[in-house]
Amino acid sequence: MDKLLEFRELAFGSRMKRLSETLMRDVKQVYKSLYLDFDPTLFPVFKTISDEKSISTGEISEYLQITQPAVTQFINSLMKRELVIITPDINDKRKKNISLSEKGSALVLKLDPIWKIMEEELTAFIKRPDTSLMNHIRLTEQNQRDKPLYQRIMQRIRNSIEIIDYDSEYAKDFLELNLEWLETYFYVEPHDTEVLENPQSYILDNKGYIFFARFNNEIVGTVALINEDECYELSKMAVSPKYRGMKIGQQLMDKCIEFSKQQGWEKIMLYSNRSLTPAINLYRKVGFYEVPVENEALYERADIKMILEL
Amino acid sequence: MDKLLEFRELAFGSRMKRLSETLMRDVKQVYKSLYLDFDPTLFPVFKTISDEKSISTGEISEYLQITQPAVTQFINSLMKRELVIITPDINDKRKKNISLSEKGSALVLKLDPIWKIMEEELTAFIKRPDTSLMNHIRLTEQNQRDKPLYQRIMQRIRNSIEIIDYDSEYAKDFLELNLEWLETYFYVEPHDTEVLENPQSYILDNKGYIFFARFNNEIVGTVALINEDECYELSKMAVSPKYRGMKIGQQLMDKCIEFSKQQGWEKIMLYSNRSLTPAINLYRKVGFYEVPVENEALYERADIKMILEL
DNA sequence: TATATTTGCATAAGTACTTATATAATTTAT
DNA sequence: ATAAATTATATAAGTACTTATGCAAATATA
Repeated sequence: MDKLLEFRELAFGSRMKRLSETLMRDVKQVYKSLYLDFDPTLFPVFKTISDEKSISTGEISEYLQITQPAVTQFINSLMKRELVIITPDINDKRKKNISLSEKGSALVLKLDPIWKIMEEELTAFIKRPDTSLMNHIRLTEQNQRDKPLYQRIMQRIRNSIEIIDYDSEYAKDFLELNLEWLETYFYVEPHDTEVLENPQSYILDNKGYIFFARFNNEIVGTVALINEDECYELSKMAVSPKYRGMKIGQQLMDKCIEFSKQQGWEKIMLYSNRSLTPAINLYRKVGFYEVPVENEALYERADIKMILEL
Repeated sequence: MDKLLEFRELAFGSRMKRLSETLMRDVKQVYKSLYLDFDPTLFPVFKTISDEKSISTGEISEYLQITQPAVTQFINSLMKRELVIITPDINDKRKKNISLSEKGSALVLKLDPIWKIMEEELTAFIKRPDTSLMNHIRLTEQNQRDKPLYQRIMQRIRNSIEIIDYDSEYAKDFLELNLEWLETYFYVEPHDTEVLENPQSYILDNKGYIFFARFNNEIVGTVALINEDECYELSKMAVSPKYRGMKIGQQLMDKCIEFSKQQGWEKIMLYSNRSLTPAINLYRKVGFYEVPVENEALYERADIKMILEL
């Protein structure tokens, strides 16, 4: 029973690791059976030294795309087996040039035919009628270089957030998301509860708009555009703390700007608080600039006013 | 510059490991970006517990084909994150049943959509027009189960040993291999040198035969069939100590038996020494049985005589 | 020409496993 | 019923790397 099979692509990393370890173990066993004091993990470094005659630690690291400490450790291991010799560079005293010892050269001669056989066998082992597993890995590495998996996943996660219009069934989410935000950063003022519990009368009936961010059938963020004398006010923006990192605030903001432009408005404004640095940064990033705040602001927490010209 | 590419199939294990580590790192980064206290290495164990509701350490180990200490360590890690709870089994006090804690169940709910997206993205990432890398790995794992790589390589190494007839250009090898063997196990008697230096007159001209084992254009072993009054004597068998583990002695022996049968001989015999246990074992294995040794044996070291009926 | 920065390598500690071994509970054999 | 073997898990140490950091030599900058 191998449950790892069931997990399919998600266990891909584990599966690959396991397969590579299995094959490494088998190759190790081959060396052991032939009474050769060698190890498959040493192969890349050893073979590189053999091919290049004389090469420095840093160069090996660059060649093999493994870290420099790893190379140092491999060289120590090769030194312990007396397979390589180290000669300090004449021009650069920091540098160490590694080359094969006599024992190392003798071992290469012995290993060469074995390597040849192993390569043939491995080629057959990983071959499929259509292509080789090695080729497949190479193409996958290319994918990674073109656009790392991390970026692909994050983009897809962000793309799967939908921005949707107000619906009364989300009234509860509107209230809860905002209350949670207020309780975390400030405290709930009487006027807050009044507005948040009655979005229909306070916002929508007054030609305002409310949007929601939905992820996986869950409401994870909200924002409102409220009709004020001067212009529309971007307000009531709240994102579920459970879904940080998904750039939900950014997407809600993008939606508001796009919507406002469609409506033909000249500008929108917002009130915020200077202590909310990440939020202020986002506002500035999309083009909001600071203007003096009036004296008779509706909420105590509002100590900054910003305007975006569309 | 990536020299690992040049090594092709030989660096296959390293390449796979590197790719799986790269992908693991990317997935780790995704969790981090989403502020999720989770790690891709925990996935197989965590998901198994989630799927099975309640499961013991040993069962997880069997399911995932990872060692039991690894499972114990993963569970410790999950316990530290308070994602699982451990309940001792009622019937078997050694057993520990692992199940998700409330926090763990909540995390599964949060992770499920992320996993879904990751799986889709990974599927696309490793897909080729012809097949998926995952499928390719699966088929390679099947190869390993059918016949492990170790056996394939060893068999090929053994198959690449050729048994060839005597040629005067190998006279030196015949001498050296035998001298080396004698010096290691006994000492060189005067008659030895005389025979080994003149195989033509002492063996071949007297209707004897000499065979060599060749590997990678190097003579790695030898054996002779010497015409004696009673019957042919298998003698002068020597294998290069550098090539132990390749079953060269076995192959030389097989050749001699096959050849003797072809010649229509009724039996062959050999002299040896009781201290050479591996050799004696080989002789017995192929069917030689012990007979009393004559008093006037040619060599001091001969304290056992064996016969094989063909 | 002194100082700051960079480079080449070493060392230390961490990670995700492994193998080897220990311990207690259970099952099997006598 | 007791001893011996087996099973379930834990612990310790090793491996093949990694990241983080340190140090000395070389190079760039003021």
